[in-house]
Amino acid sequence: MFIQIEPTSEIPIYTQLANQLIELIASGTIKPSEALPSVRSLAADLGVNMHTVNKAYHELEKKNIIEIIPKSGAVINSISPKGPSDMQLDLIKLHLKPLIAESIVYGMDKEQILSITSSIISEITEG
Amino acid sequence: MFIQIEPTSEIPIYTQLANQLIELIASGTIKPSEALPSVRSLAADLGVNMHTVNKAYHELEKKNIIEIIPKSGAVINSISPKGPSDMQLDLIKLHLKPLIAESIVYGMDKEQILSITSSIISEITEG
DNA sequence: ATCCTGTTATAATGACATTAGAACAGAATG
DNA sequence: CATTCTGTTCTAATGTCATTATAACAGGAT
Repeated sequence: MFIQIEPTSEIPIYTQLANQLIELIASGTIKPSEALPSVRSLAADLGVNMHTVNKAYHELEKKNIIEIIPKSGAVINSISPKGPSDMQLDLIKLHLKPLIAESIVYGMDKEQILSITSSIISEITEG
Repeated sequence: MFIQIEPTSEIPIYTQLANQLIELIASGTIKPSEALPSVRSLAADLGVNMHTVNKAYHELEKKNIIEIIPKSGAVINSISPKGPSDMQLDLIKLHLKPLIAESIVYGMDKEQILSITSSIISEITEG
């Protein structure tokens, strides 16, 4: 599993883990219907506690990105062809807005913001 | 001051405050060289502790968005016409990436992501 | 001189993140 | 069928963070 944790980061370990798993799914490195490693094995790999990995998995389940099958394991959900649900879209916008406002305050204009957004998309999907 | 705090949010109060101040600056509602309210008066307005407002102001100072003049008050910095510094840009990208990856996992394509980004920019600058 | 300002210090509280250890029950595998 | 692996649940300790509460200090504004 291609994951790297920064223990000293201000970002919680379980969030780092969830984010990196999301990126791996977005990039196609791991695909829908694939099983994620068990919480115990991944925890051992990363040198963190089992409960921390468990928490990351449950964050992804809340977002409907994976499905946790009790007593069995976690599986990546298929990407909805209908796009995000209203709730998902609202949350994305809620978190996107302050970042965009900050970019504007830094002197970026619409073109620049769309440009770096575009480059990040390429980075994820082609990287 | 046109600020609303949600005490029960999972987002820390000082972050909510900093974010909303950034949006007010981005929208032009409050402008460079204008003074922010004193930490004591704004805290009283919002019904929160002085230290919480103080923390928000120092967050904005770290980002070079305001200047805190010791024993005097806080003033909004001018928007750099040169755009963001490398450090500012890196931080923006760092926080933008997981959101964009999440959007992709939700089934959004490049056009949709650029479209909501664009609409948020309009919302901030024209709202 | 008085009031307002940000600064600093200390302290208490509750919540959160992380780790640890243990026990349970269902699934998978031999 | 027995063993192993799985996620689940519980308790508990630790450290850090967010928030509030006081209080006192010194420079700026009036």
